[in-house]
Amino acid sequence: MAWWLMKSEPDAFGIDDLKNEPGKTTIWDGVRNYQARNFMRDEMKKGDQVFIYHSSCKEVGIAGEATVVKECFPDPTQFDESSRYFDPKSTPDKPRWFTVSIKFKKKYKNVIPLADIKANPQLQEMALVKKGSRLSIMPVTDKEAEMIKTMI
DNA sequence: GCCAACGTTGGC
DNA sequence: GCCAACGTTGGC
Repeated sequence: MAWWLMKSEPDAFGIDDLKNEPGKTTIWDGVRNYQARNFMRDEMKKGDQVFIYHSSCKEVGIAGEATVVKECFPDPTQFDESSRYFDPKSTPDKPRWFTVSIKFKKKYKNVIPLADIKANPQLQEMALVKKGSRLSIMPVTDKEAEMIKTMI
């Protein structure tokens, strides 16, 4: 069982939306970055745990947790012409973008602020705190996960 | 809203 | 294969 961190913009889709998702399962669609895609395609497994991170908002930081419920499948939005994530270069035989499904696990009472994560000496290796890093899905080591959970 | 830093595209 | 231009990310 591995830990991950996934970024979202709560104005578009945040921990509350995840919590209230009808059917309780959310397709993490719209990821259009190869490194992030590779993590979902190759490494994320059913049962893995996910920290949900809120970016570009008032309270930037980790807002809660989710669980991976379905592994690697083609992101349906890449074939949908009406979607902002439509990719004309992708075909159903040779899909370019893959995703996973997750479900809500818990919402933290308070967001763990990015500033606290940045200030924690044991979390300096996370891509999240590296200057200029825009990676939207990243692995979290067991040690880092344990540390983060003490900060809730 | 600003702007630094990044990833992708496309001309050559 | 290089690299400038562009669009996007994301903290502040």
